[in-house]
Amino acid sequence: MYQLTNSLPYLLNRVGVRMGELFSRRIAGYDVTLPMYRVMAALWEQGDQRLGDLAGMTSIEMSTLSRLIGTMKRKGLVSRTRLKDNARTVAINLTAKGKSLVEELIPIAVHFETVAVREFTTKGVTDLKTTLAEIYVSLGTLEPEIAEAEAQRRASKRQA
Amino acid sequence: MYQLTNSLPYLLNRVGVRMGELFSRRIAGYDVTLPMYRVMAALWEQGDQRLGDLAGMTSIEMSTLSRLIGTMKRKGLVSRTRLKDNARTVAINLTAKGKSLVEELIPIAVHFETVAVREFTTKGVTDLKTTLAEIYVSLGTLEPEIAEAEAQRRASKRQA
DNA sequence: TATTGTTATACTCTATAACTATA
DNA sequence: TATAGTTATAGAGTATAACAATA
Repeated sequence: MYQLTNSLPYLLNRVGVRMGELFSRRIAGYDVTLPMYRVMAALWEQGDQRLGDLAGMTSIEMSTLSRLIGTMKRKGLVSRTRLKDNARTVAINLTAKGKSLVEELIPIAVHFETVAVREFTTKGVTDLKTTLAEIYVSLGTLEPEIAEAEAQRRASKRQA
Repeated sequence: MYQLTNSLPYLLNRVGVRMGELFSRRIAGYDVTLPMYRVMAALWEQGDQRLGDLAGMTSIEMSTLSRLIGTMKRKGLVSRTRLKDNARTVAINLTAKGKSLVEELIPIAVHFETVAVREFTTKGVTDLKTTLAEIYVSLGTLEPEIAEAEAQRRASKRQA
């Protein structure tokens, strides 16, 4: 008997949404959205990318990404340059500011992953669905530190 | 050394996005979006839900869901009734039309899951990240049938 | 007063297509 | 002609807050 809540797409989506939600809230104080983080982390791993490649790597649709890169350029996080030898493509890179920002954020991402994975690393992955359900639960332990980060953000906002 | 492309959130998101994209295209001919499918499948599993519960079950934010339910009610897929004994809550149910539609779609969802899982069921899940990468690849085998479904949809659209 | 749900606003995302520039 | 990217548009998503009705 089919059950949505025991199907793989459902469990994947649920963990993905929850994780994205929590991580977004955690980094909001840095004035960065999750898609922006993905772009910066992708460029940190592999710089000098064309728009199409970056879209594939980040799972962000190309026209969305084109505008996002525009926003990020205005924020001074990335550069976008037309190539001389092939002027219909474009090279996207992290700026120094973007690089130092993403290097602040990566430890947070690593911490998230550690917490998410903690519950099952010791006992091994025996069943994908069970594991996803466990990850979902263990993400809850991140709530307190996220709440604190949000409180700090609000405090600094009031000051501004 | 941190690599975005080897991080759990990245792999989860990539598989989730890809799967959602493919499934959306597959069911587009039924005039149903993925969030609508999620709502119907959730109600099929557990009927007579309140809005808040349904939001939790589907990972859809409540105000979004409130409007989505409005759309689905107009399409005749669900009913929404204020309770007499607690008139600030609402009970959402599948209509006969919604039920028969979701029962057409569930086999498609099951097929998706079968294909996604095929690669690793025989050898067992030993590593979550590897498994997610494998699922991503095996989803590609769904492309031909989806393309065919899309072609059919376009053909029937031209007729209309 | 707290809870449940609806509505409004601003902003972002997707899908799609039109368009520009280049190969 | 095909490709890479940008821009425009429509529809739908999120976050947030204001709001109404009810407990």
